[in-house]
Amino acid sequence: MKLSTKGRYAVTAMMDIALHEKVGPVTLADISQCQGISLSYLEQLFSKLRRNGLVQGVRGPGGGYRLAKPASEISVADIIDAVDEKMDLTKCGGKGNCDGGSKCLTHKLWYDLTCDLHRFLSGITLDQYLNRPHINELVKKQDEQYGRFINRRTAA
Amino acid sequence: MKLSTKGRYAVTAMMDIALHEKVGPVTLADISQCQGISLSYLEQLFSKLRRNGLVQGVRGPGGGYRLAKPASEISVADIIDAVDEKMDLTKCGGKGNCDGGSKCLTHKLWYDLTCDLHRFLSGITLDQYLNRPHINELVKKQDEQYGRFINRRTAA
DNA sequence: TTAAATACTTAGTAAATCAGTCAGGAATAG
DNA sequence: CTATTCCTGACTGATTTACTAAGTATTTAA
Ligand code: FES
Ligand code: FES
Repeated sequence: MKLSTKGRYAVTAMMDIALHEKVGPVTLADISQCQGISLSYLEQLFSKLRRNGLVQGVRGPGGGYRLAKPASEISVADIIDAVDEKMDLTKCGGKGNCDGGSKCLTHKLWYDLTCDLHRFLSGITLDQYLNRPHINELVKKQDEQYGRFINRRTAA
Repeated sequence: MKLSTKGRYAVTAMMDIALHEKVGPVTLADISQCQGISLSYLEQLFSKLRRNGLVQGVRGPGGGYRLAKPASEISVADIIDAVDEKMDLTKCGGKGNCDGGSKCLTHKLWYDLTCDLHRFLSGITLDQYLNRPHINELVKKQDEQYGRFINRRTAA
């Protein structure tokens, strides 16, 4: 578990997709422009997100990315784990066997805390943020500002 | 809010101090040896922890660091905030005024999530980890292994 | 009073990571 | 066919990490 601006970019982008799920696939170019993230950087991130089974790419005109699972089944922890390398646990290298087979003190202290945190972030799924009162108003505003989905019907 | 190995080091070191609170000040040399963190790196981290009022340094022989507040009043969020620079929120630079005075969509999505996370980590205080069943056994084991506090009485 | 132990400070550094560019290839709709 | 999109890989400057080195300041104990 690790949390950096990289994770922030990924979570933001995933939320953008989730918010437009009903309109159809969302292009990285749109996300790049609206959320202010470099296109090439997004491509790197989505390469990881796709390999981890969180999104599904659709090529060709009218394509883009869509969620590979319902928003209710994608947690923030999933996204961060997919994008950020897990930080290593020094001494034992994640094996947890410094102390003759069992976890040593250092390991256990951090391990316990990380588990708590991971459990917390696993409980936060994308859909929890989609239907908040103020959000949908902002989405509409932003879409208009950037002229997104102007000739797009509600997708199949 | 940001979470990296740097934060891990700080939290681990703080827990080491908290675990020996009754024995007296803990030296960075001891922490360095037992938790496997470079001494000079610890000095940098504790410089920040001290400036943020989380620990109190005691100079001279028999000195070390002790908590500046009760363990129940020091949260993991406090430690991480003290040590890790807060990550910036790109476009607006934390001001939250992209959108004509109010927070834009990008900002709001991340802001809401960060608040949830921060609230969670603020609720986790050091003392919650001190009295877990397995921990005290491990502390004793480690102290013996490194010969810590062999001629030290319970401090005033 | 001296010596040792500790906190504290600053400067420097190799390696890693971040965030991005660039250049192209592959699939698909019209 | 052509434009649009995903997709991949190589490369890069800037920053951060984690650490080393070298000192100074303060306190205790002999
Ligand atoms: S650091 Fe993992 S068991 Fe010791
Ligand atoms: S990024 Fe902060 S308000 Fe837009």
